Amino acid sequence: MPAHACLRSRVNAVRVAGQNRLLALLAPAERERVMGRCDRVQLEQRTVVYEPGAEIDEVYFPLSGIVSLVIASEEGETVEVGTVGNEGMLGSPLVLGADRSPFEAVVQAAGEFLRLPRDELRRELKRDGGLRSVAERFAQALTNQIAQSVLCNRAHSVEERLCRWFLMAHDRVGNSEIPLTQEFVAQMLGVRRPSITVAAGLLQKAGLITYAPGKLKIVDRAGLEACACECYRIIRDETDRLLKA
Amino acid sequence: MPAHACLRSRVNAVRVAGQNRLLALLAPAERERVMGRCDRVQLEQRTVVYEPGAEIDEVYFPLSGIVSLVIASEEGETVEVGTVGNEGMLGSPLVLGADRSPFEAVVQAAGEFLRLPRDELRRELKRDGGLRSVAERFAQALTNQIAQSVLCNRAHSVEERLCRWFLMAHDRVGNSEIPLTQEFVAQMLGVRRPSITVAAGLLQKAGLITYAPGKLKIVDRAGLEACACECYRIIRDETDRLLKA
DNA sequence: AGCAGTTGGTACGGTGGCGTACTGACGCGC
DNA sequence: GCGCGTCAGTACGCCACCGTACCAACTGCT
Repeated sequence: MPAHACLRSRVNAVRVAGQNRLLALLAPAERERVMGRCDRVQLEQRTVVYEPGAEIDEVYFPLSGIVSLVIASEEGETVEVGTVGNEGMLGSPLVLGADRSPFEAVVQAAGEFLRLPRDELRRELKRDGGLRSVAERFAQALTNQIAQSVLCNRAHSVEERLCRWFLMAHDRVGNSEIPLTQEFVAQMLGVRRPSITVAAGLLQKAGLITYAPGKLKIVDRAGLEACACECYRIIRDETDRLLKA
Repeated sequence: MPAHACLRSRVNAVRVAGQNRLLALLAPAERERVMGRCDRVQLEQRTVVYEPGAEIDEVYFPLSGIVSLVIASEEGETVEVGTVGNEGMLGSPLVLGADRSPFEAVVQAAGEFLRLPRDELRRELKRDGGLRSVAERFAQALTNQIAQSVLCNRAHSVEERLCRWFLMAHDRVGNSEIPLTQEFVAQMLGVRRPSITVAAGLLQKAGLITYAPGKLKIVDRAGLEACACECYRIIRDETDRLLKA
């Protein structure tokens, strides 16, 4: 990870409390303890958080940033298999006893993350407390999300999938302006860039978005939801269900 | 589950020891204990083990059967997201603290399974011993398999995917004769049945398989591997890596 | 001002797989 | 041994998306 992408600062536990949904589920004492062992880092767009197959040395709890989990074929084609924002964590393979993951994790939207070293995580998991429980449930939610993507890639059009992707990004950044090039989106959806141009052009004509170079703006969220495939709703609801308790 | 699909008998621990790879990884005492709490059941092809979204009351350790995890779109299209044979278990969501799964689990090849009730599983997981460890690692392996399927569905031809699927089935049944209709395979790959006819016809002409109605026979395994996409190898190696320790 | 790099818009032929439909082979039960 | 159900082979038009290419607009640098 390039040095400029990572500005460390000690965590101010009070200020960020509740910004990450997994941590928000912990009992106050446990949350304080875990967050006290985290660094707060800013990661810029396109930063590669994990290289595919490389050992995972730390896990991240997104506060405002978004990360895409991407898998690549031997011919160089890429597809996003999952998206992680402040509703989850990065590095769940560690929770399940694996030491690495075959995916690349790349920052899709710049933002802040809490970073916890592997050994601190292990110590915390051993206590078999709230963190382990929520992390395991999130791992299941992520699996479900990935499985839904299998279906989505097979059954739905580029336009439907684009709407879903925009909605998921919008949910996680909060802001309706999202810095994104079409090339980047194309790699996430695993399609050619011109396919994005065409699909996004239709959405723009329909008044759902505007797309200035490198700058997507969500104009009509409800309209986007109507155009998106069911996968958006299913993934959102399933994640909520698993993480509500 | 229809009654005829489930013939119970008390487990003979000695006889089946080691037939399931997860159980084989347990220390002898733990393995005996777990297997002593299992029923041994025979499940026939097309038996639905779990309905999508229904509560999971028991988990299964395949001995000789294979189960496909299938997801369906609202329009009725189906795709297999993962395959579980004697290298794994069914019901991993329970291990991760979920009480249900959005997939349908359907028997792809008839065979024997060890069935463990939910409460027995929970008791065993609480001990935080070998079973929990291997079950978590298998859950991660399954996630990786599903993610690879995302890519595979996007990037590879029906013929390549068919080869991969045949190989995965062959690995798990052991036998080179596999009872399978093209219609069933088509639903697993999420394609039309005639697409399977054509692809399988090519494989047959190439001398890799023979396909009498309802009866697939693997003739040239090495040839199939050469025609399959890389996903076969990646999934196999990744699963082996996670489950070797 | 001029140039290079990045980003997006557009076009056009090619094609893999879809949707549909019809036919043929086999097996089993009455 | 006739009929029905299951299963597989084949055909044909269609279309979403691919592969490729080229151009236009904007940005920032020198």
